Amino acid sequence: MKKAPTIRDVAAAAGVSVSVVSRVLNEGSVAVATREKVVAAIAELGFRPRAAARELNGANLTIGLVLADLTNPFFARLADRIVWEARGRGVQVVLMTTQEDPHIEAETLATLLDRSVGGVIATPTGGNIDKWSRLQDLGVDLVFVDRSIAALENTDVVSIHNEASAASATEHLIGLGHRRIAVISGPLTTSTGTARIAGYESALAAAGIPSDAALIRGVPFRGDAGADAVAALLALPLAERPTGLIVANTAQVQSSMRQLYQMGIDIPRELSVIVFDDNPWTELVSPPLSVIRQPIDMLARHSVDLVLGRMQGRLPVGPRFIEVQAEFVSRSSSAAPNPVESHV
Amino acid sequence: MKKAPTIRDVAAAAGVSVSVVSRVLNEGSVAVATREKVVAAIAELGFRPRAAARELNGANLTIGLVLADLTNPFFARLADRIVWEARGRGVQVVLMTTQEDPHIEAETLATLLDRSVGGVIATPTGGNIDKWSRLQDLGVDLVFVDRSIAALENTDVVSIHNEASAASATEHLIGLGHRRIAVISGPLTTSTGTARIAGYESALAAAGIPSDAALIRGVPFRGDAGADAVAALLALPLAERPTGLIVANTAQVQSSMRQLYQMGIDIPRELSVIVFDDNPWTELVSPPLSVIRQPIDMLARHSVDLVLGRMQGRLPVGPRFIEVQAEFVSRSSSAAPNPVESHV
DNA sequence: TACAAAAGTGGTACCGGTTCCAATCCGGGT
DNA sequence: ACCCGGATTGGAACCGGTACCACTTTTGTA
Repeated sequence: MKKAPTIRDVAAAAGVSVSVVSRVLNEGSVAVATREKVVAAIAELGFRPRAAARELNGANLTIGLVLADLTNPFFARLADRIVWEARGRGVQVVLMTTQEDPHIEAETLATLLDRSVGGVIATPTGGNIDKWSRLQDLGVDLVFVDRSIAALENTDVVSIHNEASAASATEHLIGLGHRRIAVISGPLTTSTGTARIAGYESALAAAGIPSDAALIRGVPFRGDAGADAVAALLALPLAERPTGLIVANTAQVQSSMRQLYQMGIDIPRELSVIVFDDNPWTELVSPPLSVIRQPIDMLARHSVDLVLGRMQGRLPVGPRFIEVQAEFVSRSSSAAPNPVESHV
Repeated sequence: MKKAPTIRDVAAAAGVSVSVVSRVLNEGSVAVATREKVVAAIAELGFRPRAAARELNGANLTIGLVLADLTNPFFARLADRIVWEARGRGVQVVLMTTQEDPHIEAETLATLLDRSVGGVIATPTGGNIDKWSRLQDLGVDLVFVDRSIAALENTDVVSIHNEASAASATEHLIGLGHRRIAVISGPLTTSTGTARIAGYESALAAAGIPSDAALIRGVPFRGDAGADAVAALLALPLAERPTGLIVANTAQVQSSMRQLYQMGIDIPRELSVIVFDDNPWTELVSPPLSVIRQPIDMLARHSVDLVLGRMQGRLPVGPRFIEVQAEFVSRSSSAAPNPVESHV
């Protein structure tokens, strides 16, 4: 277990001072001949500057990624792309998960501070407003992705155009002839929850369809809340029962679908279904699901660009809100409602 | 943007020297009364020691996690559990992905060194043998999870019992009456590829069934290799065509299944299918898939235990090979072969 | 040719912890 | 009352870089 060479070893080998080596490392002004000697010495010794020493001086090449849960394929793919984008820019990613628990989130934030990360990309649970803003006070650049917190109005946000996406899914069902359309989404305390339900309601309003509170289910992300919501919706009296369903959050798709299968619901004859986020398996189930496809690579790219841009101070002050377009992909799980069925 | 308190601030506030504060932080011997003063000062100032400063002294509370690809739900869930286990032990995780590319993997290893991580949990691509062992020479504790590299015989490995798992899937199909069973797995250069195919072959041998090279497909993890393999298998002359298929690697399941659906294969009537790794969606597709379920939480727990145990030097020398049991879950995608069909 | 400005280089004090070592304090044994 | 050893505590070097500042060497210009 030999030890790695330090900057002084390099300086000695190249016959210069440590200052010069440091300048070579950080593109300071160094004579060409000198630089070559140093570069040669670095190569020969296989020297690599230690991140810890650099960070001690404020420099920073690490960002924190705070996600709810890697079990959710949406977050998993987001993480994959973010790590990828960061790598391309020479930045490392420290990954943390909150499991949607504000308490764990708080702990996570504290840890991020010790690690003196320069920036953070996060999907906030919704709580810990004071902690998030303290993080910012301490000079850590923060970018919310997917979700946001309204009270933190000075924070950059990257997300899909939630309202429009939910609206277009709703319009699609209305266009097929559906009048009773249910929506399952995140809690109304989350930005995605409110925005998507707002989009849903505005589409209904535009079509002159009254909205019915019984058809709107803002449920928790974790656990079987999706399944329970589905069961409740289908337990409604026949006349009030929805003929269309939008599952507006990836986290609830799985348990909702499982419940539908267990109940033996015939899709789309009895119920048309549209779900948020296109996973590899949405086209493997039967029938293949109509989905709102989120451009995950765009979300990742913009998040990383933003947070690094802030860290390098090359972005104007004032928050940036980047909304990218999501795409509606029509497959076989949505069709015109069955008029006979709905009156039996 | 105020700055965080340092250990000297705490020392001043508590009226002691920095040494004492440091000792309080690291469970050194300090008088009870003094310790209380220091603890109070820490709490009051909200002091948290900076990780970078600690790491500069060799201490280390970070592990690197090198995975192939978070798009694969097996790895995503593994990452989720590993981050979780690490968090419970006060350790952070730096995440990196190789996308199965040895070149990227090499770059990743170099980065891990700069970051002076104390330990690494990895799913190696199979190459970079020299780089991995240099990492170990430099004192970084290394644990391979899921896969291993035979040449690195001194490295800890945590995985499922690959051979037995593949054998039990094969036996299940043999028990149903299948004689021509195909297997799609990773390249034979990977440990999982060879072990699983070995298990498959030993099960065949035990049943007195000759193994047929045409039915064994060791294909790359990424891309549509699974789909191509399926197409090739089903293009065989009828008498040589398999009636059973084991997709022995999570990475190939998706494209294999997609291909089967596209070709309109009737499962299990025309072909019985067993796939490795139980995802949430395996029971949502039709028919629900028979799977080998890997105990991901066990893999995560053991990996983290091992790497931290090494880092803290409280493990005997000599490599540890931990193999956990995987579970065969029978669902509707496997059934007795259709004798009529196979002779038409 | 002389002198000012610019470019390149070396010295060294940090950054915020850890750790070794010497100094101090304490009570018990004789 | 005096000496000795264990328990605490403080001082300062050190980890491996960065960055400010002073000094020397070029280069450019009058």
